[in-house]
Amino acid sequence: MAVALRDGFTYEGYSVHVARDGAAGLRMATEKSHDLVILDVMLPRLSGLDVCRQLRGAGNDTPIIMLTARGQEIDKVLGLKTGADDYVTKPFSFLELMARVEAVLRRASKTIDAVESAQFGDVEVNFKSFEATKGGRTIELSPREFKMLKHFVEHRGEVVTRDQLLDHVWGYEGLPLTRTVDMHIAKLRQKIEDTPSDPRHVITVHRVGYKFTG
Amino acid sequence: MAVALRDGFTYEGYSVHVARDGAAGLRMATEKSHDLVILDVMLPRLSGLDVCRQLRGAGNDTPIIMLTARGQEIDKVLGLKTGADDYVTKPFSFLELMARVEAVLRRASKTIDAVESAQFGDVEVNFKSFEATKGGRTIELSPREFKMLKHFVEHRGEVVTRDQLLDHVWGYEGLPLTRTVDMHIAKLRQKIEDTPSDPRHVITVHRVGYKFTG
DNA sequence: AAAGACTGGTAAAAAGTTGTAAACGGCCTG
DNA sequence: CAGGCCGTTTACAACTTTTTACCAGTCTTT
Repeated sequence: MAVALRDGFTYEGYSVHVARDGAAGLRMATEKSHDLVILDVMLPRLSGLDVCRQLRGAGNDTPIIMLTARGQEIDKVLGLKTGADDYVTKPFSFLELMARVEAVLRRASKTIDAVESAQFGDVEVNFKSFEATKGGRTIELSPREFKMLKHFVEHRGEVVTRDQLLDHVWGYEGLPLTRTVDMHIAKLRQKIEDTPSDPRHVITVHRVGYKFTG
Repeated sequence: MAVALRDGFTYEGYSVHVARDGAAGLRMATEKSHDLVILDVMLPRLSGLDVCRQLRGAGNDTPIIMLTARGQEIDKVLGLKTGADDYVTKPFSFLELMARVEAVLRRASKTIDAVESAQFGDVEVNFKSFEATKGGRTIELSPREFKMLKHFVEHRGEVVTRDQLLDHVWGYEGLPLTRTVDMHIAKLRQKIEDTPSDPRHVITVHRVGYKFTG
């Protein structure tokens, strides 16, 4: 069971640590910081409820998802009362657990929404409503273009490498195998520059990357 | 630094109190009620993180913006965990800080009012009595549709992702694993749009989500 | 000045999203 | 227990965005 979950989440790109029993899990969760903890209510040595309670008691507010057997209503209530963020009843599909995990992470990382809007030249962008205008006229930007532009705005004046863009805008890690970034730069220029062939905002820095100047 | 900020915000019409060190700031924030607190992580006598932690620990939920030095990722994470609402990395322009302040204030003030009713186009909705009319004629909305519409109304103009809808409209009550959200959008459009196939209120933003415009 | 490396632009292929119809199951009501 | 309603899931065609491919032009370095 734990092994299957580990493999599943690893495949999904998560980094996973599995503990053999409740005590080991508690130690693990205490010693290192994790984004999320999944606890089975029935665990050898120390029940999931106890682990949860102790973590919370120690001021640890890592999101916790509890796994309970079907119908154990008591567990469910107890689990939530004990401080778990969500629970999943067995049997469950991996997808279901996955969905919960992502939901909990989402809620937990109610992070800051960064820049809300920006303007430069005669262009105005609102990253919340996904609207953009140039000289008062609406321009249509694709999601990727919005994200790229946002990254640029958040790094005005700095040179941004293609690697960085791939990291932050695409979420890829590793090398740019293709010319995708360049492509999107070109498209972005078509839309926000007065003279795309002689850009004033998105400047090419040969052999390095691109620089945004507002 | 603090002086420049005070002058800036005063000029912008805010009333500002500056504290000499962390301890004084904490006292000030505890004794009088403020709309917003700006904390430098590095403060004499009591770090910004501590001030933040103590304020939150005392049940004070005044919005807090943290100032951190560039690259102090740790601070950023800690700050958020400690309960700050946003953070700004130094060096920053006054305008940037200003923008954050307004964003945080906006967010903070928004959480208070729960919408009771709304109207847009020829549609009127009362979220308290769960009644809705379009062009004077009653239209039947399911509970889920009411909830979804309410969320939209509370976020007019913003793009709302499916994830956000799942969080706020579905919550704990079981997470759909498939295209349920889209389905409900379609149904909602059937009921509130003049031309469901060419919607004016619930706009899809490809690859991002939906946007409600009143 | 020439070779090699890098970039811009275009078109077409590939991948991913969305709208809609249809079907299923749960639940309540009559 | 049949009929309806609601929410969910599935399927598929239509559509949008993203990626790839390729050539020509530009910049660096030798």
